[in-house]
Amino acid sequence: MSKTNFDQTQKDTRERILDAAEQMFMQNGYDGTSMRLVTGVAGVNLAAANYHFGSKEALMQEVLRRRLEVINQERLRLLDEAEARAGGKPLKPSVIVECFFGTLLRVAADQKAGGETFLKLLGRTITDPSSFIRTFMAAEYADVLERYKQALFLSLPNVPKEEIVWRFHFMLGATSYAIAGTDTLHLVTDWQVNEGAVSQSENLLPRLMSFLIGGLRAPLPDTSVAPPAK
Amino acid sequence: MSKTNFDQTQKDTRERILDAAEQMFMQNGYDGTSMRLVTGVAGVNLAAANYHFGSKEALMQEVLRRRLEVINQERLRLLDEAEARAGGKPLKPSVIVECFFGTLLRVAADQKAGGETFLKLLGRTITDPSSFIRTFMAAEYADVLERYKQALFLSLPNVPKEEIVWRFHFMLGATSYAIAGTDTLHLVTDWQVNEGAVSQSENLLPRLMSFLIGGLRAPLPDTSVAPPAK
DNA sequence: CATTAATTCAAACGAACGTTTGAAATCGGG
DNA sequence: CCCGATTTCAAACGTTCGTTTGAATTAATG
Repeated sequence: MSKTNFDQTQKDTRERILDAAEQMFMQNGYDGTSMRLVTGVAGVNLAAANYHFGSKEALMQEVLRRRLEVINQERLRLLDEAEARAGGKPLKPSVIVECFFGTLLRVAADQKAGGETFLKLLGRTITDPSSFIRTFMAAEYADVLERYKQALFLSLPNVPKEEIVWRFHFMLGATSYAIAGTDTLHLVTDWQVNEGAVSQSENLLPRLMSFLIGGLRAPLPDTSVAPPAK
Repeated sequence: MSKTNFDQTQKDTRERILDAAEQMFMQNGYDGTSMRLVTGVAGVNLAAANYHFGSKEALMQEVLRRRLEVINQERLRLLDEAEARAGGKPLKPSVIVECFFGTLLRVAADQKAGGETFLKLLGRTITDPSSFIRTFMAAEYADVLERYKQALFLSLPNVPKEEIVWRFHFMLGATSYAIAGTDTLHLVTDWQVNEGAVSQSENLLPRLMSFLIGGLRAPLPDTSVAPPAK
């Protein structure tokens, strides 16, 4: 059909499998996705997946790793930049939150063809019960989380560290759920189902950021006074 | 062995299956849990599950339904009470948030033997990709969500309704993730793994509530000015 | 106690799963 | 062009899955 043959449409097998796996894992979850489905969508032979990745678990890890690597390196770079710009003074909490969560939404949306897909996958993966996923995610996030935790400690010297960690936890939850975008409870009644995902993200970032910073800077609960045990 | 026979330890088959299913679905997810595992843990015959519930999907729905029924009825009751007490005046946002999310944590923690388990299951279920779960949850939550949405609209007359819905969404996410309690990223470094869950919840509620209300009442983002489409 | 209904049980069904195999096809450098 | 390495392929492996079956057992009823 095509007169010229320089349409570089054909990606190599490895990449086709990763893209298909990313999409299927997002749609059906890890356990709900079979290797046959992935290779079928990718248009490659079933055995190719095990040949290139070794196992289904290793495939899942590579799906997550190739994107998280980019995102977390950017997170560290932006935080370094911000700290250098501040010249020793502690950063504003909003800057830290923007570096961490803003990077996620921006980088993932930028990466062509699959950014939105990966965001949803990540949002659903972060509560996955599989132990190998939990272990992998913990290792993949360890460095960047430690860096941001310390930055928040310096940024909020009057807030107990324990409280900061809890609120980081809450921020992660709000973000994960928002980017998962399942809207299981049909709360957002006028959502576009299959399109408009990009414009969704465009509006999502400032909304989410306001919410997160509002929560992070909220008055401390009474419990901080009560003893934790006995 | 036992002289008297009035130890009512032996629950009926149906309930044993539900309890085991709740625990296994929480630990391994829906797809990661087999009927053989559930009936094995319950100590009943494999076929008993299909006899009493018909299918694995129906079993999952009943696991969710029996707890959500209690929680959502209590949510409606408390909101009615609060509105009656206010006598026509709009409720404070913090009261509404407390009725919705506080009820979840309190009722679930009260229900003997399984409250904590169900909380985790619910937190992980709310992002589950299975369509039958999504459909079921949406139906189960429809009434109570609509009631609370309207209450929030009245409570925050100066905040655009669209923004309120988004923030409700964020609050759901923060809560779901917190109660799922996976801590996949090992953020809370000093968490007790297998015990202390109750004391966790005790401290969780006031912390979470402060965060949610802080986020809900945060300054509006700039985006509220920009037009949503073209 | 007899009869009917409800429940439990061991066994089996076909389908789908992740992975492996060994031969065929394709590719890259000399 | 040839040959060793890489990649693709159809086929099959053994296992586990959700569900069904029909007989055996227990419970309920008159």
